[in-house]
Parts: sequence; structure tokens; C-alpha cells
Amino acid sequence: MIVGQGRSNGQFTPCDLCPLRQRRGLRAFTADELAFVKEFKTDELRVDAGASFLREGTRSEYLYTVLHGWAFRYKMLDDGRRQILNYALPADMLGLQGALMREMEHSVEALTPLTLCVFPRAKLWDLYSRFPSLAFDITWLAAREEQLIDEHLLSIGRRTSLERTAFLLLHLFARAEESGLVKDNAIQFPFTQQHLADTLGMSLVHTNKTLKRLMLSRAVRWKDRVFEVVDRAALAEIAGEDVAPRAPRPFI
Amino acid sequence: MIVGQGRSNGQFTPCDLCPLRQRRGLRAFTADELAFVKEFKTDELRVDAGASFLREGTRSEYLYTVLHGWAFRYKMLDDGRRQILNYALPADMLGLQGALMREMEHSVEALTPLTLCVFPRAKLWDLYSRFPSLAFDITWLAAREEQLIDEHLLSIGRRTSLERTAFLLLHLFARAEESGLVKDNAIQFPFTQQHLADTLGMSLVHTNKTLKRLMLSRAVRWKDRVFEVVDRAALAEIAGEDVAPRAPRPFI
DNA sequence: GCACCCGTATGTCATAGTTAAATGCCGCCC
DNA sequence: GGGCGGCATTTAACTATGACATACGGGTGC
Repeated sequence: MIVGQGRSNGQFTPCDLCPLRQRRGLRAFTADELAFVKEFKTDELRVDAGASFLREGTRSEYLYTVLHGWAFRYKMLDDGRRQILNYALPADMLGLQGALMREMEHSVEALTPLTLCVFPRAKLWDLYSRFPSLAFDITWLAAREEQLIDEHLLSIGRRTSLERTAFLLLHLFARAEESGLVKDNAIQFPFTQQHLADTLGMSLVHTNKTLKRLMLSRAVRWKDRVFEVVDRAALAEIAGEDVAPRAPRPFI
Repeated sequence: MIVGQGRSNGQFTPCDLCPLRQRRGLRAFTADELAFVKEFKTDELRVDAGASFLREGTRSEYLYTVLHGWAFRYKMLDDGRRQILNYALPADMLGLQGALMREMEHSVEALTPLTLCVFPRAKLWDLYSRFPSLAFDITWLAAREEQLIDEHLLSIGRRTSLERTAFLLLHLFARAEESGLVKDNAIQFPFTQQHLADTLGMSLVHTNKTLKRLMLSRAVRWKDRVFEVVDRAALAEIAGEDVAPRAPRPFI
């Protein structure tokens, strides 16, 4: 395996025993589709937290689905300025751009220890030829990612720092909830304030101050690394809108 | 036709006589693909400048390709704050998110008088089943749009206002060049400073001042509504990077 | 136990960016 | 041709945010 600093983890989750299968909200496969996806997946990769396993400017031979853990997509400027584009949670797909195009135009880093299902781009044509439903799902996933980035761009471009901070936390909370990572309205988020800053397009210091203001609102509590949504309506009010429940979605 | 304020324009460009076909850089169709696309296109729509023919929150029954003119995708906040997400030029696809999902999550407005090829979402499954190459192209177009938005988010999040203004103008200029809209390094862009401001995530006034600073750099000239790139290398220097030539791309 | 490192927090000052208001230009109508 | 209205562009005053410097707390390794 030649993918960044990741390595095969010697454990392989068969697709029919995939824990993601049990999740409500994810489209079920037909038997034929499942059989194909089992064949499509050639490996399982474990990546250390902090490792960038997809690099801007490189060619990606694989498509990935997150099985466990969190990752984030990011772009750098020459002088080290970084913009985090989006986070990937279990069931999210990574590397599609690189699989379709000449080279990756963003990088992907593991935020936590990460387990990825590995799909070779060389088999993508097979998938498109034999399973239009899966091809449709891949397009759907790309369109969804675009929607998330559109929303994010609206935040960075037009919301105040407090609004956008509230919105991002609400959004990530909702997605973690969907992934079954939330208990009693609380979660230990794996990202630092610097990650938040780089996602919000703000400086670290200003992010810290904005978080403090948010905490003073009593909508959230963030103590001992545990983030708790105390009053979701109040948080949504600050954000300017709530995050709508997502319709059932595909994954591969 | 029930699409916003647009209307059928009584003129119909057959796909085999499509002017976009003559453009270098766009993938050619096989005879079979062309025959299918002729059938896929059911109408041609002309939209007045300023009309929003796709609205956030509505369901979109169609997919569109821009034949003539410029449009832009945008999202609004409740209080009227607007973020322009991206511009669409000839050969660009619009409405894919709405065609795939329950409803549109952004709106699309014609910047100039616009001519659109109309493709019904109801036939999308047919396309995916019979023409995996076209299905692949649609996914490619979605991924490309995502790339453009990623780049844009990097700009808004991390570049200074001067850098991001330079970058956006360079980017739009390069795309207009690809569309054959540029002559002698000059073009009459159809957008106002307010459009630029809403794209850059800046206020109108700050945009104006930033443009003035850019004009002082002598990299560009903008007089009598004609935008001219005088020194492309200097403009790219201010932007922080040049816009790479695009690989051949599909369109439908 | 101590030192170091990383993440979080705070105060001060500077400046990039916004708001409010003014000016310029163009098109339309009388 | 002149006046008016609307839109685009510009200027001056004010504020949200960035940058710098520093402090504090907790965890890890020696």
C-alpha cells in the first residue's frame, strides 16, 4: 500500500457485516449491489491521526469511505494559510475528485485514528457500466458534498463570526448525531480550536473569543472537552437557522 | 413551461448543430451519445437578465446547460444577505443538485439574457442506465463544480481582500477565455461591483476600494466597462497563484 | 517531581472591513 | 434638451476582527 502514511490494518470488515449497514438513514443495497461492492472494496486502511493520506497535486488511485473516525478536507496557500473545507465522518466518501480527475486539488488529513474502506479508481468504470444505481449514488454523494460546501461558503462569506461559529458547531453536531456519536446531547469533538479557526476562516484568537461569547449565551456548554448542546433552539437562533434533518442517503 | 420567469424562445438549437460543439476543450460525443442527448434535450429556454429561474426550496424538474449568456448560483440569508457561490458560462450545467435531491438548496439567476438547453430529470435514470459514459460525465461535472467552490472557499476564508479579488477576476477571465468571450485580452464582464462584492464576501464599498488598489497595480485596466488583463503575470502574483489551464472537459 | 509542549484564554493595539452618506452617470420621459 | 430617478461608484467615520504578547492549565516523558 502506497497511500501516504497509512497502512493496511490486518483487519478487514466484510461489506455484509459492515457496521454502517445498521444505521438508519443510509440507503440499503440490493443483493446484487452488495455483491458488487464487496468486490469493489479491495482493502481496508488504517491511518494515524494527523496523517495526510491524500495530498493536493498528487494522483489518487483510490476512492475511500470512512468506516471509523474523523477526517477533514483542506487546502493550503503557499505561506501556510490553511482552509479546512469540510469534515468527513463514518459513511462519508473521500477522494472522488482525485479518482475522477487528473490530480487531487485538496488534501485530506485524519483528525482521529481512521479506518477507511479502499476502492480502486480502476474499477469505477465497471461500477458505472453495471450498476447505474450505484453510479447515481456516487453522483448524489458528490452533489451533497457540494451542498455542504455551498452552505459553508455562505457562512464564511456572509455570517458574522458568532453566527458562523454557532452554525458550524450545530452542523457538525447534527452530523455526529446521525453517525450515532452523540449521547445525552453531548459529544467529545476531536478537533481543536485551531481546526475550528481554519474552518471558520478566522484567527485562532478571535475563534477563542467567539467561543467564549457563545458559551456565555448558555446555548452550549464546553467543559472538560465535552461539548453539550444545552438549548438547541437558542443555538439555532444564534446561527440564524437550524440544520434540517437529512433525507435518507446512499453510501458505498 | 413553468420555470420561473423564463419562457420557450421559439428557437431550438439541434444538438448536432450546437455551437458549443466547435469549442476546443470540450469532449466530443460518440454518435450514439449524440443521438441520446438529442433525445434527452426536450426544450430550450430563454431567460431575461435578472430572473431567478431556480429557487432555493423548490423542486427542480430539469437539468440545464447554458448555451448563451451568464448566470450565477447564490444563497440568501433571511435578512437579505447574499452569497454568490459561482458563475455559470456557456457549456456549464445548472440544476444538478435539484435534479438529484428533494429540493434546490441554492438559487440561480440570469446575469445576462440567457439561453438554456433543458433536460428533464425524469430521463436521468435512462441516461444512467444506457450511457455510463454520460453518467460519468455528469459526475465529473459535479466534482468540477465542487473543486471550483473549494477554491472559492479557500479564497474567502484565507486570502486578503486584494488577493481574493485578483484571484476571482483572474479565474473568471480564464473561464471567459475558454468560452471564447475574450478578445485582445479584454472582455466586457456582465457583473456589477455588487455582484463581485457578494461573490467575495465583502461589502460593496470595500470591494470598490480593493478594485481601485488593484487598478493602481497596473496589472489590469477597467475602463468604460471593459476589463483588460494588461499584465497577467502581475495579476497572478497578486492573486498568489495563476489559474491552471483546464484539461478537456465534458458537457452535455 | 520537574520540564516541556500543546491547547486554551486574555489584554492591548492596529487595521481590514462596514456603515452612512455623497457623488457621478446613464437612460427615460416630457 | 433638460430634469428626474435609479443604479453604480466613491468618500468619510466607525467597528469587527486580526495580530502580538503573555498567562494558565493539563498531560506526558524523563
